[in-house]
Amino acid sequence: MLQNTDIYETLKYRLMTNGFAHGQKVRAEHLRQEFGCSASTIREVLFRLSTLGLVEFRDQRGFRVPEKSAEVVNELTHMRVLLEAEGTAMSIRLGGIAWEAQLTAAHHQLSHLEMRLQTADDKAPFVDLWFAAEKQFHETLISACGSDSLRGLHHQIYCRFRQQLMVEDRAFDFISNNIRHHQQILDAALSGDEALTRQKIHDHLARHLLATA
Amino acid sequence: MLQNTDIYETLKYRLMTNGFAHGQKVRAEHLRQEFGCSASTIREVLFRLSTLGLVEFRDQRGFRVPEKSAEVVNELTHMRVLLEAEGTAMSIRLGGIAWEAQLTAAHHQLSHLEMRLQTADDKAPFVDLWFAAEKQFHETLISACGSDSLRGLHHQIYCRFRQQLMVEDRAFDFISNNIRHHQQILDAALSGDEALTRQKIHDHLARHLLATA
DNA sequence: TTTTCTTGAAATTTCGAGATTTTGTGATTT
DNA sequence: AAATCACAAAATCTCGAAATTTCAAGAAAA
Repeated sequence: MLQNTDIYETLKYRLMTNGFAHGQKVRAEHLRQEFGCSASTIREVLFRLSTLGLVEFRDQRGFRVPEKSAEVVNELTHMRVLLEAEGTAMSIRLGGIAWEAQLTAAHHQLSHLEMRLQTADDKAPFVDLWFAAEKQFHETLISACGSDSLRGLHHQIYCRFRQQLMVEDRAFDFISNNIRHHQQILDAALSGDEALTRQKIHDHLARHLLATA
Repeated sequence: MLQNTDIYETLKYRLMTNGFAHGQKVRAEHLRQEFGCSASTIREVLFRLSTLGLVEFRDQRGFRVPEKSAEVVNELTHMRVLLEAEGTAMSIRLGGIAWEAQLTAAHHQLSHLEMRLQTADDKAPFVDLWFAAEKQFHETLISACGSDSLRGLHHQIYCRFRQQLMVEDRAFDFISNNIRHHQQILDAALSGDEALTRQKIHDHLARHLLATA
């Protein structure tokens, strides 16, 4: 039978990748059957996920997937830029060769996938792979920052960001810009230019920012 | 009987203000009696608090208050500076007169308290009041930033920061510097100088940062 | 002495039944 | 038509007992 932690990871992944529709109720009583456990166990897991922001909890009315919202995407993007720029700058200072190698590897994998995505007719088989590779690349950027707190905050924000955007990202019409952006971020990071790297991270995510007055 | 939400707030406050010792186990079975409810109810609350980082959860070995750690304080301080500086800069742009008034009020209250603290022999009666006023001032700084996400992250970090430092802060030997710092932050914010405000927020918290190589 | 094994006690986790609260439907009133 | 109310159905929440796992202390083996 699935362990508590497995249920947590499974539901987290499903929530991040829009396995549940926005606004949909998430009923412990239903999931109970799928996971072969009691509703209380699911309830515990959902409480944990609610503090991450992947489900919303309201007293006496259960759990629900957050609605899609341009305003929220704007906020989450802003936080991603803030945290990724800072974390990457720290990684540049602290990471050394090992980090550069990891980042290059992560970029290589992502880049390869995005090239194929660009020409593929049916993008569907690539969705999960791309999702994992893009996550890996952005996590690697900040992986050598030396701060669990920063990585933790970024992880939280990244999960919610994906949850908000996974639906529309499935079209992959941004893909050719993305290839260029990821390359520019990699180049800037390897060159050790903190300010440029920050700028490129911002540019990469800028399309999700609302134009401010 | 206490509602679920009240238990959450009560335990959160107690964890933030060192009502539990660092490293101490937090047993649902014990708290059950104090709150007059079942262990499961406490368990739910602790799961929620664990995602905030105020208690650590490990599979099959329950909940435990995080240990005190200079490294963690350093990280949390760094995140506070990052988030408060950004949030305050946004508040300066968006807040308007109403925000300036609230900030002035919050500072007035804090300042009054810190003056009295400075001369008081027995600081104990002031601890809770100071705690509330200091929290209020720093939350007001970012209150007009317009981003629930930023406020949420800051709240999380602030709670953990307090939990780490509440013990030693009870001595209040930093109080005269604090009075000056808070004044400088207020002045900078009211003058509308974003860069200066960021700098003053950094300076205020700098004593908690480890000297980096 | 140090390590491994055994075993009982204690802590944690799971579970489903019953209590409570919300939600949906349709009748009644304004 | 809109608002209020009553009531049944459904969903949520609470609870303590049972099952499982960890912990601690002493015995046995290396």
